[in-house]
Amino acid sequence: MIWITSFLCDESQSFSTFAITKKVANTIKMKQLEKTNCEACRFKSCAAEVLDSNELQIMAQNCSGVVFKRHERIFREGRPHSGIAYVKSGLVKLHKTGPSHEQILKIIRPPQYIGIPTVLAGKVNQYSVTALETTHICFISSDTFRRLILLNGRFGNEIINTLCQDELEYFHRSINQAQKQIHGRVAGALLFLAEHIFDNDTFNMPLNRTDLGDFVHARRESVTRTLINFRNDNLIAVSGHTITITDKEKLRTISKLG
Amino acid sequence: MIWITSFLCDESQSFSTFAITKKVANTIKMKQLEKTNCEACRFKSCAAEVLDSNELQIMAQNCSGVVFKRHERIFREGRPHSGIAYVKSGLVKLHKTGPSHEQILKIIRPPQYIGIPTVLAGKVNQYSVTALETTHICFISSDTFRRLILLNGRFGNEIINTLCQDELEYFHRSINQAQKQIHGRVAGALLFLAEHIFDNDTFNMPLNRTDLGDFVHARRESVTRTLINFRNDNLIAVSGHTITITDKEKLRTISKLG
DNA sequence: ACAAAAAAGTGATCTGGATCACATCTTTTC
DNA sequence: GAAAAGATGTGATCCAGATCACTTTTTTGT
Repeated sequence: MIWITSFLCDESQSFSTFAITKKVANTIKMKQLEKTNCEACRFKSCAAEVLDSNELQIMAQNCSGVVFKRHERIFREGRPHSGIAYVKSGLVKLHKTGPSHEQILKIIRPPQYIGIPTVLAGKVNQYSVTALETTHICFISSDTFRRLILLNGRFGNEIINTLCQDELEYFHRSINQAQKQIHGRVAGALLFLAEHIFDNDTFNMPLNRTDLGDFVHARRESVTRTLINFRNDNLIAVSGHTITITDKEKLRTISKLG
Repeated sequence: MIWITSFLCDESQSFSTFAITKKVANTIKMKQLEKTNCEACRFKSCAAEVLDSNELQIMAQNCSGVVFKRHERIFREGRPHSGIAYVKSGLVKLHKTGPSHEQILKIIRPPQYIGIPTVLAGKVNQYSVTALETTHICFISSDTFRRLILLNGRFGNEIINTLCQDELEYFHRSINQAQKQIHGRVAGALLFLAEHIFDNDTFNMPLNRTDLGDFVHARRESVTRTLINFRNDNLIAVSGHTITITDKEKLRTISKLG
């Protein structure tokens, strides 16, 4: 069974719950429902690799692809969840509202499942997820996901691997954000984007200054000043939205020493 | 097969690697090796509940109990890991060294597995774990743990549940630590101890001021001053190491507003 | 029981980065 | 293509909490 699109994307939930603005109505119209063939999928996850033909069939029958454009919400914090999202391609930010402002908890590039913990915590999204560029998502119903975990220990094992990886990253990030000052944190973020997201020292900055601030626990103005310092010291080159890391070693030292 | 104690506890690793100080030698002598009977265990984990008799047998044969006293290390960051630790009773802090000082990432009360991510990340502990009071630990070899995950999907499922729970907690903590100021963070820590660790508004503070600082991202002196403020405002009563929360509502407000 | 070592408390000072209040530059929108 | 909206840059000011340099209290070891 394929879900109908209006169960899948966040905007469509507004459909039943709230008055339909013109914008929302447009968004829904534009969402294409893609039938999935998980077995032949070019973007198969590590976890899906261990599933047998029969299990992939189960997945395919409860899975549906949707395309999101930059700035479109995939999950919205506090709204009923729409299953587990598998990021097939694109780039996504995971964010949550705090007492004084928004915070970016994670930047996720494919292949990666998102929303696994949400499914556990009840019916409501624990955080928002927004596309940073055109992103292909496969939604998998949480029941199916759970069923596959119970059915195939190797699938669960792979999921455990990624959750554990995440946990170690949070520990690392938590310590960095708490004990380094802003230069170190911004340097770390630039290196993270170059090395872990884009695999390239030149990249198109996917976050604006405010977002970058929300990511490194700082305010817009401070990020601006830090970036300008880095540019003046010839650690980076900025041209429009393109950033090039020109002195990686020095940047790494700044990131390390805080 | 039962492991010999000297493979299990952190101190014993010093045995082979470093000169044996009198203190370390004493510690080793005092460690009692407990044969485990997982099937009859009074402290069975949620995950172990789903194992059948045969699987519990496997666990029992690769599992060994050790008692740690307050301040004894269970894991030491950077040292080879000694399997997964199951906290049967007691209380434990999980901590990691940062660029400028130590940080407490988590306070763990039973029942809980610790060290699952470490096992993945190679042979070396990614963080330290220290007993805050007398603590009973069962060490389970990582191979056995993995084997049980592969063997029984329900076991893996339970592990996934706890890992997901943790992830949501980290998100929450990360936002709180970043966006609240010290009064809010200390208030939050006191409520956390009362509500999630001791289930009691009166409790024996298991952390000294420096540790409490490492837990709430603040320095010793600031924690002292905050605690004295709270006492002067009659939100808490302090007598020796015993803390009583006397105005929970006001404390909760402070925690919420930051 | 006493010396030594930790832990806790206290006041004075300093500072990183938040905050405010704008100016400028860029992107949408109609 | 002009006007509105949004993103970025800049200087001035302020303050929470770190840091320092002690004293006092408590715990530990012998």
